[in-house]
Amino acid sequence: MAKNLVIVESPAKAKTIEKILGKDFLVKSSFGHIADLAKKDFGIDIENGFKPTYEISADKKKVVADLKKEAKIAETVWLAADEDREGEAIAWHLFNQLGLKKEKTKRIVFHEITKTAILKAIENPREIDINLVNAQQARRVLDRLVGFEVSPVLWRKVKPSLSAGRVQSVAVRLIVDKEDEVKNFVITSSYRLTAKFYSTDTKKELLEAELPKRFATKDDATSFLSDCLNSSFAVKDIVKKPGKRTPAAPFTTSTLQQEASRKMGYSVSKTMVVAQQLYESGKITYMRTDSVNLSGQAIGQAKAMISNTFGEEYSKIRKYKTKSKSAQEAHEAIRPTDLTRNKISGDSAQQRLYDLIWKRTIASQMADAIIEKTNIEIEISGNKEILSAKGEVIIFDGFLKVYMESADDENGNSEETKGMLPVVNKGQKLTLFEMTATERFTQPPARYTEASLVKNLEELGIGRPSTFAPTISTIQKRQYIEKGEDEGHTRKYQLVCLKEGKLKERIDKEKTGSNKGKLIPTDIGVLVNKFLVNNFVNIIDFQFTAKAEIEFDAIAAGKKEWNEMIGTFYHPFKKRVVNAMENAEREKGERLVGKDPKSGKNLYVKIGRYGAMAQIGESEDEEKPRFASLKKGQSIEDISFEDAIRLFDFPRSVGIYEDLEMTVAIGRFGPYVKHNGLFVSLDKTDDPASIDEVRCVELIEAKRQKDRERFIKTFDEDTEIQLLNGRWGPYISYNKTNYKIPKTKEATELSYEEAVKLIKSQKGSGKKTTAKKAPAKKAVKKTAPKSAVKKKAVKRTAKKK
DNA sequence: CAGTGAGCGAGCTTCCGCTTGACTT
Repeated sequence: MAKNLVIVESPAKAKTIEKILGKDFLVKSSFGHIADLAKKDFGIDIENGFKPTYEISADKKKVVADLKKEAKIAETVWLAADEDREGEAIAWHLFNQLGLKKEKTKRIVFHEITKTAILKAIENPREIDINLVNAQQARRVLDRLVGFEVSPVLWRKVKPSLSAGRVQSVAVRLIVDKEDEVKNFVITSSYRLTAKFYSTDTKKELLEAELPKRFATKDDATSFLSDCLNSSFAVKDIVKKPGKRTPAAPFTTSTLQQEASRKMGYSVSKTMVVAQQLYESGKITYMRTDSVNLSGQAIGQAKAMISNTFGEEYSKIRKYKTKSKSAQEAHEAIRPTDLTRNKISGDSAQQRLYDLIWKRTIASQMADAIIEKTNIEIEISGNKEILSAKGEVIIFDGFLKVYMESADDENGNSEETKGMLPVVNKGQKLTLFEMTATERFTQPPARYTEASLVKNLEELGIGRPSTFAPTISTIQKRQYIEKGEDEGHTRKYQLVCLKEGKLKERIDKEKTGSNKGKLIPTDIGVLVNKFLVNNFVNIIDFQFTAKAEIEFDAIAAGKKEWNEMIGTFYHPFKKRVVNAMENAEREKGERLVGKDPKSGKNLYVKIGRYGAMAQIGESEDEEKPRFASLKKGQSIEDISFEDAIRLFDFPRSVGIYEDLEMTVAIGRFGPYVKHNGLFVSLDKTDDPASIDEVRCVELIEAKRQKDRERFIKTFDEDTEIQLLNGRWGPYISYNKTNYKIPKTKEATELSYEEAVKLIKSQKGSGKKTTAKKAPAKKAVKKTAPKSAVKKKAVKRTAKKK
């Protein structure tokens, strides 16, 4: 029996550490936090110094019970949660919830999983740092208060089920602000002048130069070109300047997400899923980190590896410091666990991400690249303007041998790769090949991608490595933002070219305005943001978190009481909440777009209970207004009258199939065709306004086929038990609850007895179907047709069973 | 889930961070 119980946060970490510590130590994991604020009444006693009520999280009951059992029989319990605010709180909760004794409990910390680091930690135990725990309690309580006080205001004033929070609301604000900048940006154009010269008499090599200044109009550019018709050109000067490039720091969560997005196009969640796989198979260190630090062991291994492979002159030991003020640095940077492995087994995503991490880590310990920048100035006879040709030569490649960081392409211009220039001499005459003035447009600011949003949040100190990916999915799930799908359009631009003593004009085309994959606010996002800015500026302020962090630090240092800090924040904040609840205007975003030609009534667009909608007539009128949902991609801000009025064309009858009518309409989940009680979603490419009978039949048949495939078999003994094919493979459905089938079993060969056994063994543990219950139906509508009432009532009782 | 959207207003929604499985469009 092990004398020592060590508790860490991550199970993968537990496995590694157990190997290091040997048989006297049992190493277990808490799987992160085990306790959290109770859900009811905020879990905070506001009247009594904000005293929190904690409860063991539902999914951690088992973990805690198990740990409790092991702790009882151990001589010493070592609490080895991470060394940061959250880790200290985890240790504290473990101490409390496991009922540990002070005499037999020790708190230890290490920042890297190496034998020396862990043994050193064991030799230097300490007690739980209650000040640090209090800083965490302040953080937790603040977030609960903000989230649970402000969200209900939104339910009342904008739309039910919405949410606000210290992190998510700022993320949305960044995206809304950016969209405003894009919308307000005025695109102008100017003319950029480039010239190509023959550098030798053999006319083999071309020297490319550019005029530093731009021309405002085509006339200006043309007049410059015609001035050059009879000019001669000569090299005025050649200036060489030495330069260098330095490798980027090893990966943190946020920089890994950015690079994987830029180099491989991964979403932040994809990057995290793949990184987790690499971590669990022991190939990389922990992937949720804000540290750029490498262990001494890793640095030593990198040095040996680089010297052996590339030569000693390529190695340079570097220690990086974090630039982020909010960093807590409980772990190492993300790096391969074994730097000598430059290739791994695994699927292609794993291999590519590993390769990226390996290269970045190795490069971070390599020498600078030495470059030489050259600028050739070219004079024009009879003209005071000077052309300039810029080039770059790598004298020593250094870290560039393995890795080059990508840059965010802020303005959509691809970075020009400056290469080597042909050899020319000072005073040499040059022959003009061609000179071109090209119309260039100014670019609006780039919209955020997932990764560049993460970068921005991190710079503001908002959010943590473990929450960047979840935050992005939260604001998408709340439908505050969505990913753009617009491919853009082509735009014409003009060129004036001087060649062989003649001026010629032509027009070319380029693509612009794509927002594909970029983060765009929705109508609701814009509205909620407007409401929050109007009523809770202090919470939405970009500095709110940074200021709170300063106070958390003071609490951690024992210079401030956490409940005092919360009190100072809460009382004025609560006044704003009450004020907003009582006085704030309901935010509907209503806009009058025109008049319905048929009834002569007003046509509005606004946000309703279920999202963006159009409405004909007034709510106050005796006769009920007509309603229609907006389609995906349409916005109350800029939908045209024509598009809005067309929404009332639905439901539309498309024809008869099997003696029954088919109708096309737009519902909660987009356009669909309905036939004999069967609903089939239209394809993205189908236009609900023009879709025909043939296509609808095709869709219905495809849906029927899919439903048939879903069905594997039933048993004669009990037809209620069904074997079905789902998204995650075959499963058992019985009485509206689902049960899984072990992966080792072939579903088609499952017997009735086995199925019953599976159902019994999973009973109780099986959660009710997670499919979110339909939004609570309101009391039956009085005006609704009777048949509909009946249908709903029947459905409901059936569900209750 | 699917032609909702006001209303008398029950009873529901909601936060951030730390971790993995469980999830059944």
